[in-house]
Amino acid sequence: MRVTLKHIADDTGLSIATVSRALSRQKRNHSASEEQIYVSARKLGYPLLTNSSENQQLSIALVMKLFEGEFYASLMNGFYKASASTTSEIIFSYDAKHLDDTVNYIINLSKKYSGICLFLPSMTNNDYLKIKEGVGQYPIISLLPSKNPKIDTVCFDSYRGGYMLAKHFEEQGYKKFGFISGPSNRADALFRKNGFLNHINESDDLELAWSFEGDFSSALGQAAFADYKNTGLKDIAIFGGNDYSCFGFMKAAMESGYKIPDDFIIAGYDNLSFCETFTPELTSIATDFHELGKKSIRIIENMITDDSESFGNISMIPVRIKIRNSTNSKN
Amino acid sequence: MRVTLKHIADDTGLSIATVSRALSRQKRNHSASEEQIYVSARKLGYPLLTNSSENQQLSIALVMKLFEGEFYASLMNGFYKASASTTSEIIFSYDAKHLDDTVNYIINLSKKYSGICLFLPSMTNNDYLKIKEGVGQYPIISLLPSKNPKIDTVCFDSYRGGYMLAKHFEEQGYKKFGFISGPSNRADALFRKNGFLNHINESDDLELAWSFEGDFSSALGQAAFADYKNTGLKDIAIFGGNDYSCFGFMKAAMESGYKIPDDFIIAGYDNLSFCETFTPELTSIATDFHELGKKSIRIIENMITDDSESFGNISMIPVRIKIRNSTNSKN
DNA sequence: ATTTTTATGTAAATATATTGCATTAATAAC
DNA sequence: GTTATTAATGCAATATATTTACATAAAAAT
Repeated sequence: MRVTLKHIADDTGLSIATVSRALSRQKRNHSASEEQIYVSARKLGYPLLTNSSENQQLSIALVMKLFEGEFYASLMNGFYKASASTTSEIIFSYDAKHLDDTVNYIINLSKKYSGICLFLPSMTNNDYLKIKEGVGQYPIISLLPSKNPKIDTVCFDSYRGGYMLAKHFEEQGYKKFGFISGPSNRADALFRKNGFLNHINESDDLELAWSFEGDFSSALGQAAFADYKNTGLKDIAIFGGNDYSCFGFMKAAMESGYKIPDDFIIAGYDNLSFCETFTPELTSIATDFHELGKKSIRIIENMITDDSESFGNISMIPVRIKIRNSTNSKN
Repeated sequence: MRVTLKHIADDTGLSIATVSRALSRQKRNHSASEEQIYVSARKLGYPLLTNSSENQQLSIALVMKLFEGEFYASLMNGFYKASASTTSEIIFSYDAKHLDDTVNYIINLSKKYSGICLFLPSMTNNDYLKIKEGVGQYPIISLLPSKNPKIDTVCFDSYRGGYMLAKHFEEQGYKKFGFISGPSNRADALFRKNGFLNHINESDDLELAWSFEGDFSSALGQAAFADYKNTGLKDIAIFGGNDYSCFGFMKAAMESGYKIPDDFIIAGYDNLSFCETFTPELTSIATDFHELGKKSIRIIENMITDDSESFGNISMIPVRIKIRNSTNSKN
């Protein structure tokens, strides 16, 4: 079962002694046989890196499905930058072929890496429980909020982000609010919404005048505008759920002759670089991915050293509001 | 030197036999000792995944420095999608701590992975030669064009992209051209420029009327506009080098009351999603990262099976022009 | 209180890796 | 063209690593 020098010897037609010598040679000489031996060793998965001196470094895997969009680059970049200031190495890994059996895939990854950070919106609580059971006492965290997290979680304080926006809208003198929701299966979208709506409900003179079911895409942002236009509402403060929705909404609005922030004010979430490129510049909630990366790595490293059981702890990274022209009407 | 069960036994205070049994047990039982043994095994780098059955899959590393921006997400997403249709697994890896000794870092990675794709603009030809020497006959390619590549290269046909834009500008009836250059150390930026300029030089009635030294950032795009405005030129077709430069340029232009595409036409490169969100929508050169990923993986896989020496081959992925309103003035 | 199960260590058995020696092929020296 | 030198390889002996049979003790079940 285990891969041995004999496998490589059989594969290459050389003797075990020759294989042994080739692989243990201090500096490689790139002879034909040696190349062949290395090719075979890699193919069969012979452990080439088992010298204790070379392997001291901890390796932490960031496991995520990859989509297009600046958001994913920012997330990975945050971890990348954070890895520079620790001894751990970050590896970004997700095999597109194990979509159907993510739980076992992750359990297997735990054999390769010292710790795992998960960014997988589609995972259920049940999945997390199975993973916990499979990996045992192993450093693993989720980067997404959950209503009742089964594993340790490090995430942004989405609730507070929504809340901050509602408060900002109120301070700008608005009483009527609008909202475009995100995908219903994402807990972070839900928390943003809750934060926003809770502040509105706290006060009697604030009101949710309009809402639309979006999916965080620019296209449904445009669709949201069509819906909004039909209502004839003006003097309203809109939280677009994320930046993309806002861009779509604003584009459609301006094409219909609306003036922003005169006819309505609007704010997004994520603070993409495009918020500053768009006209008007978009107010948004900024998330510090470098901070998320640093915190996550620190927690994983602590889990490795402490090896104490922990389960369901949540660390919230604060967000900040970045106010720009799109919400700057009355002053 | 090599990590053995004895190291783990010493580390955990258990006997070698106990360690052996714990690690070879078919299904884990998560007892305290077993957890401790696994923690120690991972810490010391004991090879846990050497069962020939589990390791059949090839693993290909995509090595790149990570920056923020949609471009990087698109590149990784292309490889991610491509990995779904092969048996190989893609791992995204770059340790921010080895910035000073990238060559040896990459040579070391060759022990872990079956093949490597490099996206490292800062590498010199000399670096590539050292890597070649260090890894021997090993499947490794670069994803960036080079004037005289020392290793096999899979990249977009940047030259043709620049050329296509110049031709499109000419077809729109323009005679005067403008150009914002990218970072001088990036060969792909150079090729875009060459393609653009060569078409201008081929014809006597076309002329490069203005150019500006940028760095692919939105900020220098804005600076480029200030420079352009001073010249007083109108009726000009501008290639912004990439999309970000164009966004900065267009924003500054519109704030100065310029109308696009009436006062000038402009096109970018990369076809970021914001090209469609911006008003006017930006004409751009679209690069198919999925295609790049598929081609790269296929070439790496062939290199593994063939194990024939190859060196300096170039595969070009065609690009296509995506025409939008920013270059749509006269018709 | 007794039996059964489970975890563990010791030591023997087995499996794997390394190395001394002999042989052969390739290269260099004459 | 012949001989000396060097490098690569296989065989077999040795060293090292892993597994397992057996014994013991602790924990759990009866």
